[in-house]
Amino acid sequence: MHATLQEHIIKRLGKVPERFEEVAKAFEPLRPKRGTYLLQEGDVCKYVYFIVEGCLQVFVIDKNGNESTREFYTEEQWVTDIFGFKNQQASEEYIKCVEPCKLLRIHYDAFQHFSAEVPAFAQIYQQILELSYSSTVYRVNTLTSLDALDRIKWLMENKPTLMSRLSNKLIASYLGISPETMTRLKGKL
Amino acid sequence: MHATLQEHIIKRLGKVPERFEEVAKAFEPLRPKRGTYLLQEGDVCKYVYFIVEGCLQVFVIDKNGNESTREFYTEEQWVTDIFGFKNQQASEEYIKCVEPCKLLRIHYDAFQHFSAEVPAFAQIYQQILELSYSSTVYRVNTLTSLDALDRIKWLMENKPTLMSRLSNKLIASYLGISPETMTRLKGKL
DNA sequence: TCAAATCATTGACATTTATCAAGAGTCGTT
DNA sequence: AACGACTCTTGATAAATGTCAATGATTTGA
Repeated sequence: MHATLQEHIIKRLGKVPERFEEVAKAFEPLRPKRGTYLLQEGDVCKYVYFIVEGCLQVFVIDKNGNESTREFYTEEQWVTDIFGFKNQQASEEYIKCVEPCKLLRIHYDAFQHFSAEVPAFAQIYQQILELSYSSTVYRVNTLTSLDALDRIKWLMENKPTLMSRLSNKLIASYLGISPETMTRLKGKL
Repeated sequence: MHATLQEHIIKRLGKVPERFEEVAKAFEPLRPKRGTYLLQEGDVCKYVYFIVEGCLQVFVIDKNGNESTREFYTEEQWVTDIFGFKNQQASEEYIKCVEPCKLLRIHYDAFQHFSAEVPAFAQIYQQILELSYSSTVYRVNTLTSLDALDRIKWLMENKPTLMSRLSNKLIASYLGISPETMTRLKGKL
């Protein structure tokens, strides 16, 4: 699994990073099965996860008990609850495997250590931050400026693999609509 | 105006930063009046803005011509279209002064230069990134998991100054509801 | 300070979306 | 391969929110 990580890093950095072996050792492999929670509301998020294979759902639960998905993450993406992780505070989010996964995780302590000590690591972290922030900004804009049907179209055009990979119900929770509305609107396409 | 910037940086960094004078020179003061656009859809965003005084609205315009506000920024906050700025690509957002403002702006070239050359600058940038990302994540979760009334309550509890400082119409565009609904729901509190 | 423009509020009505329920279908696990 | 659990779809209905229009209030910039 570490080979995938190395390839990913080379892609990002354009070179084999300094001290890669050392950093790689801090990444612990993990093969959670479908349905496993990596984080629950109230937990302190102690890890950043790198997805070698599989799909993670990050969501909150509203007052009616419904899941609202903030984001789905798949192969070669980085996942954490950034606020809870950075401040080592109780999280408001859940992170759950919606497929059997192959993951690598790095602990908060190691993360802090390498951020400070290995410039290439800090550099990649910053790239990930910028990308994650950009895509979350984009997400806010689609949520507020598009109606339900246009959000579905948007997802089909921009993340077609998610659309086919995940259940109707999960997609609906990502788009902020009920599964029934999702079914009905898909009929209008 | 540079004094405000220095104070802000000292607060963030916990010390007077190295090479502050040099960096400060790259920040150009600006006093746009209410209604001024700092960025329009299709423009390439060439600056990061620091707000000394005033309030900026970042928004998109939907297919019906309505504004959807992604965020409001006020004193001592940093504003840009992160994606367009980082990639120097056409933006999809507008940035507009909703009050007369006192701003400092730094150009893309200087920003890149100091990011690479002045560690303290890079460090502050990363802090801003983390904070901005965290708050945008939070925003996604409130938008998808709360209904209109709870979003109003949330804003009143968490950003009361925005609530009193901005018009009903602007607040409504931030909460993703129509001004009429906003008026009606406020009556239910 | 005043005139023009914008904004807030309210009512009537339309539209969108949610909810609940039930049956058929699908999927995962053993 | 079969069981059980979950999911999808559809219909009927309810609830939430949007739209349009009119009036009065407020704000702003000259």
